[in-house]
Amino acid sequence: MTLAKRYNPKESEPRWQKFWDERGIFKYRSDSGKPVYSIDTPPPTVSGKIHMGHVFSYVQAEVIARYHRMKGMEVFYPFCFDDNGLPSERFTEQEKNVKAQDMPRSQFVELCLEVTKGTEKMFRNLWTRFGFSCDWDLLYTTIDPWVQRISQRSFLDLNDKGFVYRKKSPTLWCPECGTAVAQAETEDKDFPAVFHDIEFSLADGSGTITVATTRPELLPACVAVFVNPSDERCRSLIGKKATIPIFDHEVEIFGDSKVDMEKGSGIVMCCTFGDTTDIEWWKEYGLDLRIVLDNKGHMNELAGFLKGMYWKKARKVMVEKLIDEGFRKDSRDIVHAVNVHERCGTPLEYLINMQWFISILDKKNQLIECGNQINWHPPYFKVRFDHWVENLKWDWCISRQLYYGVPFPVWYCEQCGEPFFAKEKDLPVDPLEDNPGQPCGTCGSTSFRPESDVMDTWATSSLTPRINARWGEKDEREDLVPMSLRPQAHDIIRTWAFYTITKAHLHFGDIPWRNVMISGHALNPDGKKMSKSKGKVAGDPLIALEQYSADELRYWSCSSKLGSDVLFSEEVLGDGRRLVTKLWNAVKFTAGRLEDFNPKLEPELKPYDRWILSRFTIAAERATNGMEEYEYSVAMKKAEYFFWKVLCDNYLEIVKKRLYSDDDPVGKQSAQYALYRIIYGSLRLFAPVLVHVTEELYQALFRESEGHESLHLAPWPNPDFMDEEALKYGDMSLQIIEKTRKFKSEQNLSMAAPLKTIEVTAPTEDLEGLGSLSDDLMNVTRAENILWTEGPRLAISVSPADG
RNA sequence: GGGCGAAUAACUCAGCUGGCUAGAGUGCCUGCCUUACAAGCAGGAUGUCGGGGGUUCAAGUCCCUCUUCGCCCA
Repeated sequence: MTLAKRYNPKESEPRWQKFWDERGIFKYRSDSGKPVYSIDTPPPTVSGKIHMGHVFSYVQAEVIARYHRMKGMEVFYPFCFDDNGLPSERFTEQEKNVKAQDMPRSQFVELCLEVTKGTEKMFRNLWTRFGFSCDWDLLYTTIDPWVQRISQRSFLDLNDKGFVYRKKSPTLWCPECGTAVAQAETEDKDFPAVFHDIEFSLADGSGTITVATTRPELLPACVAVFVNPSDERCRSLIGKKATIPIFDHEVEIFGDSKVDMEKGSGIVMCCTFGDTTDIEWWKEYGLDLRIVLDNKGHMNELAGFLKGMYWKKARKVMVEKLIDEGFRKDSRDIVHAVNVHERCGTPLEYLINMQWFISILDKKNQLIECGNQINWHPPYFKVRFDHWVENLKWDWCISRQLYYGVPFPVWYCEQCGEPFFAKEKDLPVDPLEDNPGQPCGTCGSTSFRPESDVMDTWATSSLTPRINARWGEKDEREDLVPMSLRPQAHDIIRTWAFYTITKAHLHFGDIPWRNVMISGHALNPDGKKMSKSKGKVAGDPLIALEQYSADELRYWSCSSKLGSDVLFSEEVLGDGRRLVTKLWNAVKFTAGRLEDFNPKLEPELKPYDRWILSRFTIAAERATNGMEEYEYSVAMKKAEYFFWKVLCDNYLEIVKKRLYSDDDPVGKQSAQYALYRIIYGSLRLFAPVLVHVTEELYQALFRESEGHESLHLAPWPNPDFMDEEALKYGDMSLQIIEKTRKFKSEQNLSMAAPLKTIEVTAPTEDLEGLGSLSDDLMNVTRAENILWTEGPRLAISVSPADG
């Protein structure tokens, strides 16, 4: 068997991808009888572009999947798409240059489907080119009717359990997108702002107070004034009333410890609603409700002369008016953090609307306990989850005023207003298209108004373990849950991990997965996070695939510790290429030397062959430990060190002479045996990462004798060969080889240059062990003879050849 | 402001539960066309392990504190 001088990944990689696909190598077989290892791949949204950061994260999980497959588990590894919700809507609007509001919902949904299907095809093609071993027959998309059915089933189940409620309640609201959003969809962004000092008069005529605010346009929404009761300056104000300038309504002054005494005058106004504290006060003190903004961020009639203005303009007009009338005493420029919608960057408002909520605030302890039952890799990321849960301030608002999404299975009776929930057997329903088919259970009316909102996309995404398990469907696969693994990046702990844990707890009182592995981010060469929305993205996977092979990029993806970020840069990417080339060359050499070898025979083994087999056992153990801890980079490092330093740089050089010559058939056979075992073993250690080149080499060299259809179906190496003595003297003898190499290097000699004599001094008890290596040592050093003498410790001296 | 992580050779990083002169790859220097590999091989130089305290026979490794950077959250 001869291999090409050079490996050509461009030709080889697509060939094996096709082979795996056609043979169904990675198909999940529920009837195999093997223990199941199930992976809950978080389905990506199909909006916009994919970058090397995604590849980075997905490859890490992929490697873990392959490891478990080789360990003999039946791997359930789906790759799916989250194609409903806001991101897809925005993406479709961009791609088609349309606005959702300008057409009927059904027509827009059609467009969304068309756009997302095209993108999904592109994604699938990309993952294939990276050699992903997922089973595409397991694919679902979150807009699939049966997935919608599960989402609606979830809603009905939570309703039955009493965990959902519908309420006119303050909600985080994006005026740009015109929808409610959840806490997890927000982020803080610094904005320049102006702190205005505004004068309120006391209603009893005893004077004035100064209130500092960044939002003067909310003055008409002011329903109370607060001071800190421990603030000497303000304590006497508590219980009095203040008059709002311009609008002239009176509000009460309360004392509350939440007021920051250090900030401004220590007197703040409470509006409905300027921030979350306002909401807390509004609830706690039973304050009036004065909403002055509409759903698009415009002022309403309660705002008087500001009516109809967008809040930005209203603020400007209001400030001018306050200055004109002498109410604004002072102002300061500041920078402060504003809660914005992460999708569009628009500052969020707090508006009152009728929304569906899932109660979670009363279940914080249980949710943290669920987190405790899951193994987090690396463990320190669990803290992020804990803190997120501890700091939750809102129940989960699941209503979205959008078009493309999973509808609520709900109508409202026109007569009595009661909600009417769809029957389980009718799911999925679209209340805009379908009828309840029954009269109202409360009043008997047959006239219904459909719920036009759709569910938060996370309401669906949080069900992925149960979608995989086809919850409630005819072909339910309960053996998959809790799933073995959730792989994901650290930025979605507060969203995806959190919501999924929440749903599993609420529905089943269970955890969704036993293990979570958290990957880091790929960074641009300047050290900044790769992001499609912010800044530049260096890594376009398609361009990367032109420059590097999939195996090289996979190697890069596995080069850092789990959870830590890594630079996407030229210098790091070269490492994978070197290893692939090394692997190819070493196996090519081996292939040429194994032609007359019969793997079925087990010859008497020479000391160095026993040494390398023992060394391999240690390397395989270390690689296995790495994989078991989800530390693929450790596993790779151990395999690479063994292969390059121990095997190629030393062992191959030591046994070359034996392999080339037929003078010593037993010695040759012994080396062949060791080489065969070790090359086959090494290929398997590299297989999860360097998926293509290892398959190519396996098929060329081992397919016939080992019989596995693919290397990726071969067992993970678990060697037990161990010869402590061979290990000891083999390692010790490396010093002799090093010494001769150094001698030749210093003399500017070729490594092939002959030597006269090597004198080795060693303790008596080691002389025999070392001496048994004499023949091979003379081969590798090209020494004519080795003189063994007794001495206190190992010492080596080298004499040059004559002439 | 709180939390988490990082700070080790010119660069990118490894160093687990503390233990022999601190490692790898790249880059640099010197050689070598060695019957797998010059995309290679052999040899070499390079480090106050961020600063400061402390615990210990012994600290890159544990504790405290400070500084800088990244991420998450307020």
